Amino acid sequence: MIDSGEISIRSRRVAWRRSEILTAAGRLFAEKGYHRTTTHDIAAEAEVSEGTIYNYFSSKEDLLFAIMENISLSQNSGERDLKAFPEDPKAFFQIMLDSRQEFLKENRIMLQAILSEILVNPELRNRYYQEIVVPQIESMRIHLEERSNLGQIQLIDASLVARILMAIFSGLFFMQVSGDEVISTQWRELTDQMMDIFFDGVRADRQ
Amino acid sequence: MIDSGEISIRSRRVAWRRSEILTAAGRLFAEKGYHRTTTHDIAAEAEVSEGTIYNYFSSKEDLLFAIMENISLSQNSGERDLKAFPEDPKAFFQIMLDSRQEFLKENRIMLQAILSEILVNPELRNRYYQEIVVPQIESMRIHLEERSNLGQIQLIDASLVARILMAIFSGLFFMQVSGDEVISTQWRELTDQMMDIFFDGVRADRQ
Amino acid sequence: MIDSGEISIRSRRVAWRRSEILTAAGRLFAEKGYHRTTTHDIAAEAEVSEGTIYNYFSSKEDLLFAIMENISLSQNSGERDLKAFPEDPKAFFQIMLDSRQEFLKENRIMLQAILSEILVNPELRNRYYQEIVVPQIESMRIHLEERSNLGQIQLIDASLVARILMAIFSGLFFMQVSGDEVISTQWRELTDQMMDIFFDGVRADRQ
Amino acid sequence: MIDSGEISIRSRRVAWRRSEILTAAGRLFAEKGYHRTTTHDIAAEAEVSEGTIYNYFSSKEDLLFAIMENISLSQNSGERDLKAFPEDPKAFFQIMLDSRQEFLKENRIMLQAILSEILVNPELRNRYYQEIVVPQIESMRIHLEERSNLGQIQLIDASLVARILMAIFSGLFFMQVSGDEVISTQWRELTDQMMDIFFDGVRADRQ
DNA sequence: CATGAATGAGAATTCATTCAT
DNA sequence: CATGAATGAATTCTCATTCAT
Repeated sequence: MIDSGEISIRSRRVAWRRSEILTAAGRLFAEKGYHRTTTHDIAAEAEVSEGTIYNYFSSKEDLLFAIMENISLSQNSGERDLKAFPEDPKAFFQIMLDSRQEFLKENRIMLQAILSEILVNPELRNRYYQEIVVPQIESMRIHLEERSNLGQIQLIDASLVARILMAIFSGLFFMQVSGDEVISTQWRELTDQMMDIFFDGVRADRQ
Repeated sequence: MIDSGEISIRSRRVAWRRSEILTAAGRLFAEKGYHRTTTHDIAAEAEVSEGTIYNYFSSKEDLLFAIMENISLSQNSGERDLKAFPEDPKAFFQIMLDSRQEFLKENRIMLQAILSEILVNPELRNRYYQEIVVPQIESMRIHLEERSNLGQIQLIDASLVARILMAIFSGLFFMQVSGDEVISTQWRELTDQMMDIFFDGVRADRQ
Repeated sequence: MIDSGEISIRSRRVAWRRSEILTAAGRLFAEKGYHRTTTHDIAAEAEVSEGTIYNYFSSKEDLLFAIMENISLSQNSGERDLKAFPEDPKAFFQIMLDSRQEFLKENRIMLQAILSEILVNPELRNRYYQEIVVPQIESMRIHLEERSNLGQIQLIDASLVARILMAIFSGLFFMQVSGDEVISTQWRELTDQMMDIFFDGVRADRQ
Repeated sequence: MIDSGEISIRSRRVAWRRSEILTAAGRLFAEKGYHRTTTHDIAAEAEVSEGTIYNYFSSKEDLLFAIMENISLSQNSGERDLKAFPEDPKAFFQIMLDSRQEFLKENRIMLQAILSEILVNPELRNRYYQEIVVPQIESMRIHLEERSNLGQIQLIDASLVARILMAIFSGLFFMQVSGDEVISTQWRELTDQMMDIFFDGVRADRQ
C-alpha cells in the first residue's frame, strides 16, 4: 500500500516533469525554432538541469517526436466533437472551420514548432503525413460522401475535394503564421464568404 | 579591348560562381534543411573552397536571403505571363493554377529550402510575407475585382477571396511537400473540380 | 552536512579550475602574446578541454580582463604593506622601489601578457589606466605631500612628481622586459644612485 | 639614357608605393594593433590591391620589421641634432627632453604600432633593444660622462644613470599612450621640476 | 532521480598568401 | 608590376550528451 502510494506519487511527479519539459521545449521551438533552441535553454525554461532532460527523453530530437505525438493526440480528441454536429451542411462546415481554427490557435505553438522541421526532416514528415494529414483527409472524405449520399451536396471525387478543403485549412494556417493578420481579424467574414463560394460559387450569371 | 575582354570574362565567371554556390546551397537546404547543411557541404557541392563562399556571401544566412530574392524575382517574372490571358474567367483561373503549379514545381527546391526557415526566422518570414505573399494577394485581388467589374463573377470582398485562393495555393504546395502524391498525379481532375466548385458551388439543389 | 560538503568540494574545484585556466592563459599570453595563443593552447596548458574554458570565461578576451583584475587586486594588496614604513624619507623610497620591483618580478608574466594588449586595445587600456595607473599616481601623490608637509622634502607640484616617479617605475619595467639585464643585476646600485639623485641631485658645484 | 630615365621614374614610383603601403600599415597597426589589422585593410588604406603588398613586402610581419627600421633611422637622424647643443647642462637636458618628446609625438603612430608587438615578439624585441635602446643608452652614457669630465655634474656610474634617464623617457611615453593627458598638457612644468630634481634633488634641508 | 561540470566533435568564419590573368 | 579571386588551414566558440557525485 505504502509502496503503491509512493509509486503513484512518484509516477505522477514523473509525468508532470515530463510534460513540464515538453511544454518548455515546445514553447522555445515555436519561438526560435528547433535548431536555435539549446538543451540549455530548455533546461532553464523547464527549471530543471540539463541532465534531467535526458532522464525523460533520449535525445533532443526525441522531444520533437514527443511533441508530434501530443499534437496527434489532441488532434484526434478534437476531431470527436465534430461527430455531434449534423444536418444543415453549411452550418456543419462553418462549425468545422471554427473548430479547426480553434485547434490551430490552441496548438499554434506546438504546430509551428514542428512544421518547420517537418519540411526538412523526412522521418518527422512521414509521421506527420501518416498520423495527421491522412486521417484528416480520410475523415473529411467520409463526411463529404455522407453529405453527398444524403443529397445535400454534389461532388465527383470526394477524395479530391477533401484534399482541397485540407489545402485551404493548412494554407490559412500557414498564412497566419507567416504574418497575415487579416485572416484572423476577419475570420467570420472570411469563412462566410468561403462557404458561400463553396456552396454557390462565384458565377455571376447564376439565377 | 583587352581590358574590357578580361573584365567581361572575369565578371562572367564571378556571376557564374555566385549562382553555382547559390544553387548548391539551395539544393542542400531543400534536401536536409538549412541547419543540417554545413558550409563545408555547400563548398563541396559547389566545388569551391569554404573560403570562396564568403567572397560571394557574407554569411550562411545571407545565402538564405539570396535564395529568397531569387524566388521573389522568378515569381515576378512568372507573374508577367498571366497578364496576357483574358476573357473566359474559368479558363483564366485554370491557366493561373497551372502556371503556379509549374512555378512551384520548378522552384520546389528553393521554396522548400526556405519555407522551413520562414517559420522560425522572423526576419526571413517578414521578407517572405512582404515580398512574396503581399504582392501575390494584391495582384490576385486586382484580377478578381476586374473580373467582378466586368460582371463575370460576383464577390463581396475581393481581398478576402484573394486570401482564400492564396491559402489554397500554399496549402496545395505544403501538402505536396509533406508527401501527398495524389495532388500532383491527379492535378487535372483536382483543378477541374476546384474550378467547378469555385464557380458553381457544391450545392445539390441548384438548377 | 552531506549537501554542504558536496557543495563545498564542488565549488572549491570550480574555483581551482578557474584559476588553473587563468594561470595557463597568463603564462601563454606572456610567452607568445595574446593573439598568438589559441584557445587550444590554453586548454592544453590547463589540461582541460577547450569547451571547459567557456564554462568559466565567456570569451578569450574575457581571460584578458580577468588577468587584469588579478593584477589590480594583487597590486592593491601589495600597496597595503607600504603604509607601515615611515620616518626616513630616503629609506621609505628605497623600500617602495624594492617592493614594486618585487611585485613586478612576481607578476611579470601577467603584466607582460597584458601590457602588449593595453597598447592596442582601448577598452583594456582604459581599464588599466583607471584601475592601476590612476590609483598609483594618487597614492604616490599623497605620500609625497605628506613628506612635504613634514618638511622632509620640498616640491612644487606633487602630482607631477608622482608622475615622474611612476614613469620611472614603468620605464624600468619596460626596459627589463625589452631585454635589459643590467637593471635587475645591478638593482641595488641603480636604486642607490637614483635615490641620491632624487634627494641631492647631480649638480657638481653643490657644497 | 631613355632607359635610365624610365628606371628612375619607375624606381621612384616603386619607392613611393612602398612607403605608401608602409604608412598605411603603420597607421592601422597603431590604431588597432598588428593582429587586428588585416592585409585587406592595409590594401584598402594604401589604395592598392592585396596582391600588390606582396610585391613590396614578403609578408605581413615584414611590414613590422620595415616599420622598425624606419623608426631606427629617424631616431638616429634625430639624434644628430643633439650634438650641436653644448654648455649649460640644465639647458642641454631640457632641450634633449623636448627633442625626444617631439620625436615621440611625430612617431607616436609607428612607435605604438610596434611597441605592442615588441613585448611579445622575441625577434622584434631583440632588434628593438639592439637597434634603439642600446644606442640610446650608449649615447646618453657618453654625454653624461662628458659632462662629468667637464665637472658639470657628478655621478658614480654613468651607465646606470643613463638607464634611469631612459627609463624616464620610455615611462613618460608609455604613460601618455596609456591615456595620461597631464604629461603632455603640463609638459613644461613637468620637465622644469624634473630638471630641478635631477640637478638639485628634493631634499628639504639643503642650503 | 537530479545535478551541472566536463567533454570534444564540429560549426561558421577569417585571413595571409598565392597565382592566373 | 597590378590585380583580386581562390584557397584552406587555423581559430573561436557552441552544444548535445555523458557521468561522477
